[in-house]
Amino acid sequence: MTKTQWRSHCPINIGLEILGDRWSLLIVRDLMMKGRDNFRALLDGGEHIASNMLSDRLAKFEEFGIIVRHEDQNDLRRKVYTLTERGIALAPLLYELIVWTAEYEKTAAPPEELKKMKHNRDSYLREIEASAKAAAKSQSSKI
Amino acid sequence: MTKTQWRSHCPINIGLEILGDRWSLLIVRDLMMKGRDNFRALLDGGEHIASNMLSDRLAKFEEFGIIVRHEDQNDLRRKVYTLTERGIALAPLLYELIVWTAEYEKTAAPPEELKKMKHNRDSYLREIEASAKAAAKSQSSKI
DNA sequence: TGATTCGCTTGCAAATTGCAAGTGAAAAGA
DNA sequence: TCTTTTCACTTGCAATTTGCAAGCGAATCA
Repeated sequence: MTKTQWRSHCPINIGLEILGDRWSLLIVRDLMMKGRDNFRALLDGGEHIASNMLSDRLAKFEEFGIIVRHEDQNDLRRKVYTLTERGIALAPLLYELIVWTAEYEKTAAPPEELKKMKHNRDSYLREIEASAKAAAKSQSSKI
Repeated sequence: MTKTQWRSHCPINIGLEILGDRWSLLIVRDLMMKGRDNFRALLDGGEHIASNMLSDRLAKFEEFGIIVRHEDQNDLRRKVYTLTERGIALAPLLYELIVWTAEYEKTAAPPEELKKMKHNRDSYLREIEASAKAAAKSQSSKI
């Protein structure tokens, strides 16, 4: 996978070449909003992603600078994944996907939550971005 | 394809089951922002989508109420596709995808345009939504 | 020291995609 | 009127991608 050979240079096309599949944004969701930060946790994330798919997407995300893989000094088997600034910047996209889907399909999102989200977009995004940033920082400070 | 058997009921997952592939949002882009409203125009849209893929996605979009297929009374061969309200409601999602991608990759989007988009999100979206609504209305009034 | 858990990888079948060609019906051109 | 072109697709098939199950070495736990 070479980062430089796009089908076309339209930003929507490039965005889709990076994220346009069934799994990528679900992984970002788990990293950003569910506190899942390692391979096992992401595997058990509820939508039954296969381990080779997860492995492949995490590698791509690293290539594209969307996540960073940290070594855990307490457990050398374990790797911890955190979102970079670029990964965190996907929050508005996820937000719009949630709102659009919940508007037109029955989903598991609690109506109360949705109402809050819709009426406080900015503060909702700020909160999510702050917590994601905190998670990233806590890892990188561990050397 | 049955609309009711989702892998999970998370809104992000459902959204991805509807839109999560390489082509769907490109078709929406062409319908919404490029004035392409028929099969041929969408085929020649620049990213070389195969006709069977286009056909398949248009059918799914109709199922999900994202587009409507109109008969052209002046040319009975021709069908005209327009976005429904649900389709038009994808504008914010496309907006965030454009902004995110252009922020982190070199794209063909003119920097001036991007600056405007970023600083006038609301008016940019209103404009796009208004023109998409006008296109839909002009078709449905033709009976 | 033996079992378990970690993050993967491998092999293979099944599903999806991409490509090229073809279809019938309608319209346009001679 | 007859031929050619254009329309929105469909079909058949090869290539790629995905999903599933099992397996791997290294690290940790009991």
